[in-house]
Amino acid sequence: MGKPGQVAVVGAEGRQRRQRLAPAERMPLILAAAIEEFAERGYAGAGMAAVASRAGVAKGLLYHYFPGGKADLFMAAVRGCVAPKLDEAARLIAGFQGPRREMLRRLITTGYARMAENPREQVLCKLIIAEADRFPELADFYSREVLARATEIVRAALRAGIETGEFRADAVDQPGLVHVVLAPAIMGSVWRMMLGEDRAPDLGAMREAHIDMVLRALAPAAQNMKNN
Amino acid sequence: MGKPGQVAVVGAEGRQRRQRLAPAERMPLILAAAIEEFAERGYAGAGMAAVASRAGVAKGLLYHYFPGGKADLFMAAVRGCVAPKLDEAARLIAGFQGPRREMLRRLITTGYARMAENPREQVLCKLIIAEADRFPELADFYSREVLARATEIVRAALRAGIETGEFRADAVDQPGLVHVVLAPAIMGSVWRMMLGEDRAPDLGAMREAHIDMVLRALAPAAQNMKNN
DNA sequence: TCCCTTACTGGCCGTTCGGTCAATAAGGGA
DNA sequence: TCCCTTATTGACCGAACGGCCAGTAAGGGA
Repeated sequence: MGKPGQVAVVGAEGRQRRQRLAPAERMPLILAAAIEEFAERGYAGAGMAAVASRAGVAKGLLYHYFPGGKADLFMAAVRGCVAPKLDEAARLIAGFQGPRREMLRRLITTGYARMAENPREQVLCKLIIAEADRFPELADFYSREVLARATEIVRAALRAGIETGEFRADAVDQPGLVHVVLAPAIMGSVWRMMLGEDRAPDLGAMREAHIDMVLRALAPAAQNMKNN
Repeated sequence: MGKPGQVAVVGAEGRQRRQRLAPAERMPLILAAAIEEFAERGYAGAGMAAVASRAGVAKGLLYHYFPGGKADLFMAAVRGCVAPKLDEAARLIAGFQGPRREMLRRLITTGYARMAENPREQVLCKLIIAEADRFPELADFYSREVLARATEIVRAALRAGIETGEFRADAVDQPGLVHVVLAPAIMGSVWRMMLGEDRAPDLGAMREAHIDMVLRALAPAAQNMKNN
């Protein structure tokens, strides 16, 4: 068969010979390239050849690192993107000193901040939404590692406020509350990804209204509002 | 060139000769087929041949009706799916008699109801999210015809309640409020599309918590809550 | 210094898919 | 009845893409 491989040295001078790296060094390069490519073109639109090219690597190598092919690579890229942000939020809750109202405010504020600051990675969140139903494994991952964790963090914040008496006690009886509290922040991020910074709803305004609404709704009922 | 076309009559008997329909009749058939295909496979995954097959039509005909090709067809399919629901909501607001609290409750309730009842069409909403940034025209459409309209409906509901004194007057000064009120319902739908009915957050519970939270947050401040 | 493991290469294959086009027939108007 | 407009067909094209694999070199251990 036609002798493959090895043109390698291009251009003016032996610019670089074949680069051999330890997997621990090569892997992040490939992952970063994959994040870029997937973020820009979506799952189906992304090309393995393009990922390889961004990583400065031959296409075949991708199948060396990700035997599962494209799907495998996609999952890995998504995984590494979401976890750190949830870790930060969990740390914030765990170590907080001070009024619980302030804690909740800070939690929501950093949530909005994280989504405003790194568009590239946030696009991956949008990608999860887009592709979840075609990747059972990805839906599992999201359900278990993202939504459940985020929910639990919010729930912990609410419970903490209830214990100090800052939030109304019967909030625990509303199983849907945590998701309702969570949703605007995520949706704000999604709108931003869809429409761009200019046409999307203003994240700052949403954040303020969001905090205000949540705190009002959680305030202990000094006078009973006719609840029905 | 090899004489194309015309095998047509298949199987046992002249099952059907070439069907010629008025565009006004053919168009909805194609649109319905496209909605199905796009909903099931996503934009990139959908095939023009598959759409044609679902519509009982040859692939070439699609390009007769949608000269812009796949993108054109996609936009048209999405268009016809979203408008009716917003119309219903607008009608609800316009014609409502009774307390504004009840009106808002009904608005939110029908919102959740619509999203629970027709999974197929709702998937298209998820598709808008997924594809908006690769279709400027689609993002325009969403921004103008969906988000803006929905926002306006919620805003009208809030204003109505403020006028009667049922809602606190200073809610109008919170530009982000409408989006925050809107977001949980949309997000609930998205979660449902992503994760399936079983793993997604319970829509009924979200609806109740959502209504309760919004009404609490909109209640006129009998006693001032320290707002900061 | 040698040698063996393995990171790495890139051409090739089969397939899929969007889009085109020349040919064809349906059916309404003259 | 004829004819002309146009709805309809399906074979065909070329490009893109995912995946494979036979072959190549880097570099650490013996």
